[in-house]
Amino acid sequence: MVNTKDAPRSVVKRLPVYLRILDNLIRRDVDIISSSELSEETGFTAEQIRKDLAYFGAFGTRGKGYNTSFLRDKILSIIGLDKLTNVIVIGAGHLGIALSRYTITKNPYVKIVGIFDNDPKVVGGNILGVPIYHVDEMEKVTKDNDVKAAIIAVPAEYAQAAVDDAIRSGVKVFLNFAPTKLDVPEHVFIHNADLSIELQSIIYYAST
Amino acid sequence: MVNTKDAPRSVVKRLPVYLRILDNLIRRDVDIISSSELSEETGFTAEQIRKDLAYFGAFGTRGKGYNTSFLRDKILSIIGLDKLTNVIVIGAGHLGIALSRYTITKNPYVKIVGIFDNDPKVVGGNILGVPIYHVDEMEKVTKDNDVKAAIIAVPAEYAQAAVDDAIRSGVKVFLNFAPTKLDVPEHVFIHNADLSIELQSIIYYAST
DNA sequence: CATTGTGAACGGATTCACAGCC
DNA sequence: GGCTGTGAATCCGTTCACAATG
Repeated sequence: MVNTKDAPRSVVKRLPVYLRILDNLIRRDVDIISSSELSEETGFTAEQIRKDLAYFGAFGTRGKGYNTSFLRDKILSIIGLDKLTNVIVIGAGHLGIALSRYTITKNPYVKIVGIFDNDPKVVGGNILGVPIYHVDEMEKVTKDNDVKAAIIAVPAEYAQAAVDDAIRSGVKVFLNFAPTKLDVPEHVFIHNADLSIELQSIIYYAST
Repeated sequence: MVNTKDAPRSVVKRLPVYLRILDNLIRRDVDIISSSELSEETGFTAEQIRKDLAYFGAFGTRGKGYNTSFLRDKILSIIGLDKLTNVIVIGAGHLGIALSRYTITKNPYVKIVGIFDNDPKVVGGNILGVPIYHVDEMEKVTKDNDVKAAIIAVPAEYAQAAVDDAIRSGVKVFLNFAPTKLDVPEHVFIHNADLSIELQSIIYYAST
């Protein structure tokens, strides 16, 4: 059974880690991997890995381990990355552009179909071939490409408006880099990736 | 009592959120705030906020609430941001530069004292006045400035070497943007902020 | 017989409910 | 009276230990 949707957030956050390891193994022509070897590679315990996978089904072979390609495909399908996933980036400042470049060049499985800004100086340009549109065009681009996910990289004061626009255009999930709390309806999912907060929170562990 | 060091990670991650809200309130000349008002602003429950603060002491006044400036100062001191915190960025590619600019302009309480790379084309330059050094100079710069925290923004294949160098230079905590697992000694703290993984993990919530 | 899959035990974090105090 | 501070209860995720099985 795939896509149970009630898996704990903590489990879902580990799935892409497994995915990356499996991609590396497949590239190195490794066919079979055990949970204890995966534990080595990921730093998670072997039991945890087996439990994580068990939320979605029984993908291994007792006595042997997991077939790397088979498990990779299962995880892709669980996450929803088996079909092409179109994403937009809102904000074409330094951070938005760097995040776009990074995602375009480094992230398999997702495709950025547009970057949005309201500054006429950048609208009309492109980043590695991906057009920068005016925010007014968001609804059209988003609907034409069936976009369900957005990266928010605008200043805090514009972030709520950006999210509201995107939700109106059908976007369901957000990766938010703006340093502010965003109010969204129940059915919308937001993951905050606030760089200042993450940096400050590690400072706590720097003394002694 | 300040700086108990055994507070749960989950609590520590919320402290900078409180800090930001308090800074905003102080800027708007709000002197007193209750846990339920803080709950409004943060999205965390009032009980949780009170419990979080209680790990470190009793900072409020029963019947009234918390004095914003007093609480801000306490939290700064708990995190260790009361004294100036010097940070380095390793990697001067697009992402490293964007993260540097962002931190320099948007992050109060921390100061970037150097950006490191091994590409002679960028070494010698600067970002908003912060010099880009060759990685060979890391130990000197880090020790001269008592740097305890680093942001890793190099490609995956260089990340382990970068971290090893930094640890040798006395760095204790890392914010890692490289898409790879890093092995570090027990006493070193790493927080992974892998953009591909965070993006992929939210896609899970995009269907239906 | 090695390794998966899983119920049970455990532990840590959140929520509840109220006592304590300004 | 109202809000903080906190023990108790609960919830949830991780670890343990072992039964199931290719």
